[in-house]
Amino acid sequence: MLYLKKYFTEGLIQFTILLSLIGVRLDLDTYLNNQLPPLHEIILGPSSAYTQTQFHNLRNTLDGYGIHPKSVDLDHFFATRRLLNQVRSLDHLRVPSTELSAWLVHRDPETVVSATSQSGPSIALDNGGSLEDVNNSEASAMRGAGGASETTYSLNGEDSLGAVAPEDSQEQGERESSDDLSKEDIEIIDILWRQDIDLGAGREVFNYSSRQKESEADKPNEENEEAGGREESWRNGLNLRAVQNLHVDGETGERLQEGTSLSLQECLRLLEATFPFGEEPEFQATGPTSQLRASTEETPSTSQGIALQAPLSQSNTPLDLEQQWQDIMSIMELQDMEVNNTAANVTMNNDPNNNNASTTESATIESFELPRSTLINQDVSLHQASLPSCSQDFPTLFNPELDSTGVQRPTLVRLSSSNSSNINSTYGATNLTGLFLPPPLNSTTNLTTTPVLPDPFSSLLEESMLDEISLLDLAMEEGFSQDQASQLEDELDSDSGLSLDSSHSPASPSNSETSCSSAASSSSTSATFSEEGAVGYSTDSEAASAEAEEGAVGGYQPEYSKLCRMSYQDPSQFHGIPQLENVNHNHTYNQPPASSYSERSQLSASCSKKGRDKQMQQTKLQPPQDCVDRQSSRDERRARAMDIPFSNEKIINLPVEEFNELLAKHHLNEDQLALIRDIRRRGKNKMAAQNCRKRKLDTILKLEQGVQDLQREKAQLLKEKMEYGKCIRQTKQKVQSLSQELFAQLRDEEGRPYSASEYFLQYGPDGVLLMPRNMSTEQSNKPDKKQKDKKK
DNA sequence: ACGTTTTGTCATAAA
DNA sequence: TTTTTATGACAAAAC
Repeated sequence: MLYLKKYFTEGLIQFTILLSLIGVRLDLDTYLNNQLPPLHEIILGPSSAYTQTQFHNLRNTLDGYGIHPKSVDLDHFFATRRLLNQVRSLDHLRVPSTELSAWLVHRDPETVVSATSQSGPSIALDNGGSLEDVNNSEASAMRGAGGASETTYSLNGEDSLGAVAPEDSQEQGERESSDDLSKEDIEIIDILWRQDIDLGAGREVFNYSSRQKESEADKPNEENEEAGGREESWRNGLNLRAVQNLHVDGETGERLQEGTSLSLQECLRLLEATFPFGEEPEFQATGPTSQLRASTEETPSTSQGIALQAPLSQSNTPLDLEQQWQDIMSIMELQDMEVNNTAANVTMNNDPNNNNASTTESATIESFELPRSTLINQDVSLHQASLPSCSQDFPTLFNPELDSTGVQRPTLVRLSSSNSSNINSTYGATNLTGLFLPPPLNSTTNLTTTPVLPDPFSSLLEESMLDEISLLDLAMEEGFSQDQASQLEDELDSDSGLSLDSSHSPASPSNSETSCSSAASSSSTSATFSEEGAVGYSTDSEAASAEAEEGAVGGYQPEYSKLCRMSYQDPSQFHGIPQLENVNHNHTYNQPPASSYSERSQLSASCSKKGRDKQMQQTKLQPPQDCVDRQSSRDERRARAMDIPFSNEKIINLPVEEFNELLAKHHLNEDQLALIRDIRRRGKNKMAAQNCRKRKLDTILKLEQGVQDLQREKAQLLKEKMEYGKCIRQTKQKVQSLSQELFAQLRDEEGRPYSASEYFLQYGPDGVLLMPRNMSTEQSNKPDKKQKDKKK
């Protein structure tokens, strides 16, 4: 228990931090923004290697330490900012959805357990990423069974909150019970906690049976949300309560709103009671005390979820698709979990009265059956497999302008958005709902399996996103029109190919080959270099001849050793040139001059194998430098052979003015000058090639990232589309119900009901019109019948 | 020994 | 015009 308490405390602290950050949302936002570049570098690796080869630009701008305008860093930076903003703007544009997920994500380590038990098989059919998730969730399930929900991902603190909250908050709960709970409730809480504590790991089972019994016993007595609240689990509270309330008591849908918002407030109140930090008025729970009691007395009765989900777990294949989709979505939501989500939570939390009011307003109009089931469905499923489909077979009873009614829609939107956003956590509620709901409704209730494990996010996401077929199917399932589907298909097909650039360059290798052969055929080194000119391919024979020649060059030794030191062992010589210091910091490129001693010793060891006989000739003259010389580049050897009096680094890296000065200082012959120019050209080109390759690689990486982002965005948009579709269907359903109700209540002058075969209701900007059916084609020229205000 | 990746080089275009 | 940079293509080197 101490273990659990520790986790709970940590979770509470993190939770508190999260809550406090809600108040300063912008700060967190900027924090995230500031965090971004390093994160980006962590992901893609440092790209500073690009800057170091921009010698000329760096030098010309006299600012060797800033980011060069051409640098890929800048591209990265802006691209990342842009992508992030895109993602964020998606969130902003969204219907206030997925708000609850943040909270629920934090508190469902044992929901993962339940999810595992029911969804493992179906997930295992998915791609590898999902498989990984299954494993992970199973692991966490085993851990969760032990009571210590030590999850490996970063949110584990908050996660354990849900698992352990009731135990640890006992004292707090008692403290706060003084103002909100009756003694009876406190006793119940104590009993439950003691049972939980005593039973330890197995308490879920106990919880399930006992509380199920208890709640059933309570139902006839209380018959309100308290009964529902009793049996719901700590983390499943939001939806569960709403669903049960709606089911158990026969009241209107406002229960749902109440339950949903209050259950959030339960968390907040519990937090306040635990950590009595400054009273934040917007977190004050204003609901009935029973809600609070429900939150405090309900321990994580995960086995409820398991047991209840068991009958539902024979998921058929369409459900697998849904599960897959929801896995993806939940993962994405976790990934994109952002501040505005939580802020939206607060917003929702802030105005439960508004919600209640609006819901009540809409609910008072009618008191018939349909809205309840509608609300249940809203709460149950993310998408509409369970909804009695009303969109397609909607009668011509209504005008398409649903918005003109203007009465139901806002409420419905809010309802559906707030509920359907619980993708991550609906499974508990869903399955419990499945227990209570009649089979036709819950049989297709989605069994959300959300092993919320951020670690394999990218891979899973990628693979899942790449598993476009499921998306397509889902899209079709969700009522995509044919052209939309085909468009989607086109999009998917167009994902292939990263053709970076068109090919050009007629590539004539004959030139170099001929020169190569000529170099090989030539016997004298000086003749070789002069004949080669700028092309100068050096073959082994050439190198050998050059080295053989080196021994013969008189007065060469001192300068050669000096050159060697300058070239290889004294890079500090170039400290005056800032970009050359950068060269030494580069780990991948530009290392030939400053390779480490170990490498060089390896190389010398290897080189001793190769041309031993040639070495034997020269080791008598230069024992130590020979291998060093052998592993030097061809240009260096050539320079040495041509008796170039300065280093290749200077030749290559000096700016053109200094380079010309250097050339002017020494009196060099034509061959030497040509060689020096070639060395400079080749050296620069070498670095340019390295730079180019790195840039190319980075472009590919960036494109990959862009593809991932776009896939994420696409999935998000699809999800939004589904939510909107759901909302529209629900709205239609509700309007239909209202219309039926209204129509049934209409009476003509003699008090007789209107015949549905003769009249129909038409919605216009002025209200609802009762139109005779034979006039339907005349487009309601005359509202010859009475015009009824809908709110009558 | 052979296949793959990395690196150096050249040709060429563009800045 | 000259120099530098970028990049495709090729081959050698390295792995």
